[in-house]
Amino acid sequence: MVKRAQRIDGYDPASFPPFAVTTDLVILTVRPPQVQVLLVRREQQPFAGAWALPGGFVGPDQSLIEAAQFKLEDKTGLSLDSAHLEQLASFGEPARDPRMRVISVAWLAMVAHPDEPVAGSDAADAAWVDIATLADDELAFDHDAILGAGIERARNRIEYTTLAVTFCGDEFTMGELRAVYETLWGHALDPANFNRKVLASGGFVEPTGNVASQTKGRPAKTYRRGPAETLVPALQR
Amino acid sequence: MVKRAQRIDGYDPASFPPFAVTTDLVILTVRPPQVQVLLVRREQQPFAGAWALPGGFVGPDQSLIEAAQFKLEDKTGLSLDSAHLEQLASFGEPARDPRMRVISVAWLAMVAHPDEPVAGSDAADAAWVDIATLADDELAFDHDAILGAGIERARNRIEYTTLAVTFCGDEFTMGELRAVYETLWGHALDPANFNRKVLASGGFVEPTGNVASQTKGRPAKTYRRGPAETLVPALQR
DNA sequence: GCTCGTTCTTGTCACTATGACTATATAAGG
DNA sequence: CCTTATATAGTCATAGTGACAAGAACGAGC
Repeated sequence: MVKRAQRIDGYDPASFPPFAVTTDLVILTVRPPQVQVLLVRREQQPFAGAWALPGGFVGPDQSLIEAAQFKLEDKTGLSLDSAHLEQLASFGEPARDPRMRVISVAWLAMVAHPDEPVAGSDAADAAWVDIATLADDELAFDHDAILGAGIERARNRIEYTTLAVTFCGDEFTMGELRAVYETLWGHALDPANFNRKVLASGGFVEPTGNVASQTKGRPAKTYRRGPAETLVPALQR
Repeated sequence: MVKRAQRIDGYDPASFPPFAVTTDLVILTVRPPQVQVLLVRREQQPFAGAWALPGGFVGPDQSLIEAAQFKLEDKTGLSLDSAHLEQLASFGEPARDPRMRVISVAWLAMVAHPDEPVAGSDAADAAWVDIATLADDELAFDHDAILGAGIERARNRIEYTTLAVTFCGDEFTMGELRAVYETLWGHALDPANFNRKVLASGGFVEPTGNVASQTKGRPAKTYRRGPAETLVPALQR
């Protein structure tokens, strides 16, 4: 007992078990009718050739969010101004990495779909992948579970928050915003009711006064994101 | 870049920064009109004599939840059958522990209020503390932030889930369940409307057929927890 | 130029959930 | 017996909801 208490206070650097700490990012975007995640191809063993979430070691003087933010900018070129980044959960099963004990702090990023496939420097090995096409065991390590947690978090978040707008561009139509919900939730929503609820929730969106140019149908008014962060009342799936 | 890619794959144990990984537990209980958290007195520097969240190092072959579960049983004597335990977030500011780099995976536990102050072996230094009496900077390290996150999570959880019953005993009255909500949310709820909504949400509670013996007023029917885990529709704060 | 199909947008309507409130039941205590 | 406290049932106006209808404004094709 006394021995354990000393270990908890841990003045002796050799007395605590050695861990590696990494961040793994679930970077999601919505390109209707697909939800896409940014993945990288592993070049080395284990899981060489398999898809994996982008990630890396946390630096000795780096906070957790700095490590995640760095990786996000590295892969997407996006800063926190235009993307949403939140901590998801930590994964640390002893056998999750066969080489050593690794704790991964996973993060969820929501970004608007870029025109170029992948921005950034070491982009050759990275790609946006439809989550629907991913097989159950196609990802390296326990990244299946991390991705699943990220998708579920995103689906829940857009119920109670205005974060769905981060999947849209600066200016968007109601149809585009609705498509984000329909794509993430996997089913259609009534356009009229969706319109009413979004506009009734103050500060969700603001009208720009413009109309969108599109291919079919009546031109839609465009909106930009409003100041509100929470949705009262919440939208229902 | 190439150098960093090698570090990410990390075959060399000396190539990644040394981290210590701990778990800290926010163990909450509700004893109306107080929300209480289980805290321990620190005996050693830094923060000697200050309150801290119970926690400890994650063992080399221990999963994160095993470490949290061990600590919960150690401090409360409760297993996962009668308590709720969920991962909260990870905290890893480089300066959060002045001695070394420590990543703490924080967990939230919800337990029914025990009769004895603190169960378990090394209970002499532990106590249930009213969160209202805690000053802003009274806790060691960044445990203020962790506790705040735990309380906020608990307040949110009972909106959408049936977890409020884990703060009650096996058999409880509507008034006791309502007191949990009122204590955590900090304001009164209409008894009649609360009754209606809880009973309308299928599987939240089940009638026992008994009535409670109490001091004042009409005797209340007692209930036990039902099979449902989510609340549709959600209760509103 | 006209019709058709598509999408956006406004409006209607029945139904449900809600908060506020009233009323009654059943206990304890003076 | 009367007051106080709590539990429980019921009422009612209002707000939010889903389902649906209808009109507006475009492009495509004949």
